[in-house]
Amino acid sequence: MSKIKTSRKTSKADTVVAAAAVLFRENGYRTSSMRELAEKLGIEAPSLYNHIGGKSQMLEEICRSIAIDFDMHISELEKADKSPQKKLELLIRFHIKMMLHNYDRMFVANHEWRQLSEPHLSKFLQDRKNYEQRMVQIVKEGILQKTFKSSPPQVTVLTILSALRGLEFWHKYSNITNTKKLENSIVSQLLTGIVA
Amino acid sequence: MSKIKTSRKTSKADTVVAAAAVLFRENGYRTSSMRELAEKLGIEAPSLYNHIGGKSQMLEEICRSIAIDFDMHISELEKADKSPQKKLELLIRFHIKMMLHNYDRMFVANHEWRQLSEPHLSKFLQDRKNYEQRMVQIVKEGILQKTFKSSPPQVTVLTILSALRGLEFWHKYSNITNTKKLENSIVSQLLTGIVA
DNA sequence: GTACAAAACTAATAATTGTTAGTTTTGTAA
DNA sequence: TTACAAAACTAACAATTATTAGTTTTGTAC
Repeated sequence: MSKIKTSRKTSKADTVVAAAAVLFRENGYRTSSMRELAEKLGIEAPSLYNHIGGKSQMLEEICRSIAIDFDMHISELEKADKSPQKKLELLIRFHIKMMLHNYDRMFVANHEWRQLSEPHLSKFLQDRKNYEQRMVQIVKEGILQKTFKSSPPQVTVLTILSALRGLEFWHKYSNITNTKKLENSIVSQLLTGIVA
Repeated sequence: MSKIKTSRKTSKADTVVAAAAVLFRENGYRTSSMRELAEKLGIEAPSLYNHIGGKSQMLEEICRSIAIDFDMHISELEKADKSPQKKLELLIRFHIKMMLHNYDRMFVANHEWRQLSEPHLSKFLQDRKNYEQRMVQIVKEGILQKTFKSSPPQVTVLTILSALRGLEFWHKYSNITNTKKLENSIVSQLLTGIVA
């Protein structure tokens, strides 16, 4: 019945948005055209509107879905009975996993969130700030119980998050390199530094 | 004679490109229009072409100038008689200073280089890869003389560069926070980690 | 004041954009 | 086979884009 292929669990809208994520990553949101997206799916541009609400709505969905994933993960973590260092380690490992397994959506959310229109832009930034603050809280606990050095926790968190955002560059190596080893190297570097 | 204000040492073209850097940072390259840029300068869009070659040429100049600054700095550093750890520290401090004092151009170069057309895109990526490799060389020396832990140097370097790229977020705090303290915190975190 | 060039202007163009309207094809259930 | 809805199509629009051509204004040196 349709030119758009779907698997068991995904709707056609999901398939279109997934293709959009790839395109937005490759070309950027603003530079990508609905005609390009349609061509990738083997249909004409206006046909897209049978499945999705519009270009901006797709970006919103991509960014929102990523925000939800991270929110759910840190909520679980907060409930767990683990040391601050272990929590931070698990957060870092989750970021790495997300980058490896949801590369396109992660990339788009990281780079193109500025193109969101209100109120979605404010919501996204608010969620992000909230996530950072919950991470800061974990670092503060670690400092209190002397497992972390006494540095400004905000600086600590933003530096770690910055480093993790750059993991994009590692995606291309994810096939050849042992990803577990890569993960361990990064965790070690971020927690205990590089000086012997 | 002209609506465009210039200071002693800068040409009118420089003034236009500087304004473009601000605009590109605020709105993104693709989203920024020549009409917006002209309005910021108090002239009409076509008048811009009396001073600059075009929109893409401005992006090229911004990215190229940043690449040159970093190339010059690391070239000087390589000649200096300093330990690998001191060299790495100075590199990190230079990144921070560049981010604080050349915020707009740095931001644009970091975010919009994908919008470069060939051959400028290839040249930019080549320069970047070259810079990374020279940084890897410094880390390798540090590992050889046992001042750095024995980790994959490529991972080490890319993680540091990723963290430094995120310094954008710190720019807004640069007025209120003691920048020297901020610099020291980041250097310490990247070199010796956060675990006590 | 006259000549010259820098730098602004107006008008227009050709291309591309996201999106809508209206219509036809296609698959499925009765 | 008939009826219905999902999903494709064609045609078109209104807006915006970077840029060019040609012209006028403006400041400066003689």
